[in-house]
Amino acid sequence: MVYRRTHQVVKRLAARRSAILAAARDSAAEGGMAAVQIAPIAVRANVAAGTVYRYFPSKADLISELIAEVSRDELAAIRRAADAAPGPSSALAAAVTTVAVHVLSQRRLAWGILAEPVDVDVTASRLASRREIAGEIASRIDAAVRAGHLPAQDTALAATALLGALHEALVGPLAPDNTDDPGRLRDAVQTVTLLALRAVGVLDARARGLVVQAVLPAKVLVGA
Amino acid sequence: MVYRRTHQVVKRLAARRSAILAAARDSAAEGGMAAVQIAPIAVRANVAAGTVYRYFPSKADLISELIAEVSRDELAAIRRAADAAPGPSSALAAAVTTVAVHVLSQRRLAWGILAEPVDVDVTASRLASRREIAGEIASRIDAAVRAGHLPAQDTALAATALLGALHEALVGPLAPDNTDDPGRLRDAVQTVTLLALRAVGVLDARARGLVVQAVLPAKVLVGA
DNA sequence: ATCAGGCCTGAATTACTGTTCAGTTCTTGG
DNA sequence: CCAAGAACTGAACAGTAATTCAGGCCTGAT
Repeated sequence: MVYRRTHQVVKRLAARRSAILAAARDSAAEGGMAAVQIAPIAVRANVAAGTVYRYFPSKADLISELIAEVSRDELAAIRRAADAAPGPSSALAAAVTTVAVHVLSQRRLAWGILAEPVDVDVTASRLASRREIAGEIASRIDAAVRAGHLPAQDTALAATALLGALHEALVGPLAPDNTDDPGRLRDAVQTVTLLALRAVGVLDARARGLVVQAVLPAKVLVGA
Repeated sequence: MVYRRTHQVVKRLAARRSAILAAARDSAAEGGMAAVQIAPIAVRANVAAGTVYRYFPSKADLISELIAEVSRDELAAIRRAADAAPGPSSALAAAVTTVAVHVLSQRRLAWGILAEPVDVDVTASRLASRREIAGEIASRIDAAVRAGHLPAQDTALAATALLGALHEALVGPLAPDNTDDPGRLRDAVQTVTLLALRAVGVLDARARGLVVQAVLPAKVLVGA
């Protein structure tokens, strides 16, 4: 055999793979999942349609990896924000705020990843994505319960409900469309975070304080 | 002209239209939106595929009416339950419980109506459906606020968030799959209703009482 | 009984994209 | 520079359902 995968080739292959994924991500962010089609993505990534299939067995696999990628980023951001908080309740507030800010700043992408109809079956990876995020939120709720800040409860169900509330209120079809008013965006984040904290049993007064603290660092992100 | 639409003919036409809609509804309840296809529906309704198009201009219109129909039923049930409650807070609890019980007892249909991918565009009717239900919940929240039972808040956003929480926790992909255990179903309804009430500012202790009261009449439905 | 007119049928058409693959181009070690 | 093998191309293919429509059928007034 005279052809070997040299380091250079490996790097180029990886770069192409990334380019294809990035093209898919950009398409989704611009035109929703309906815009994620093989031919346009190939054009965007400067390859032929057939080439996409040398990197992903099918469109479903491509989208699944897209979902997994976005989900990983999201999870990392949540952990970072929560770990930086001074206590369990603050951590929960930070986690919720992070989710809210993220979905708001990338609404179209978030909607595509979460719930938008796709012509192929990506149920499994969407499920995995939600399970990861919900699990993280659940463990933060659990920590607050163990610290005695919240009443005992079904934390998994509570986490799922919280995410549902955030998504529906901020990126769902009824979400107010205040895309470019930073003030309104911040208000929406605060309102929804407050609802979420109260839902798991934080008292109104204390919840309001936590929200204010949690939104401070997030403001930067909203601006970005 | 020798042919007139006599009363008898009008009745038959209406019956056929209903039969087609019912077939669509049954298909959705059994196999989700993916099972809502013209040919199978036509078979179910005892007509030819082409006939469907004499009653509905397109599949999108058919599904839109299906959504509208289910939505009307839902709204009526919510109003009935809420109006029968003794006060604004109880009414809100009753409304939330009704939604929870309904989506649980028809999970597949609910998922199809709410969020399942469809190959045609039904965004508009889904939006209208949500708007109606959310509006009703919002007005119940508003009533409780005006009665001084809840803190002032963005009731529209709160209603949207509540519905998101209910749907995600009970029919979403992460919803626990306890389809046939009445006890677990009741638990789920109670848990989620409690979360919802606390989210809008009902104190934990009072919320627990409201939930118990609201679930009493709903138990019958869960059993059915 | 007759026929004018809408109603129904269901096979054929259409439209759309994901997927394939034979041929071409590129990369590497000798 | 050459041979071997991999990667890439993009036009052709294929599967799926929604939608159409020419012809037959039924209904109702005369």
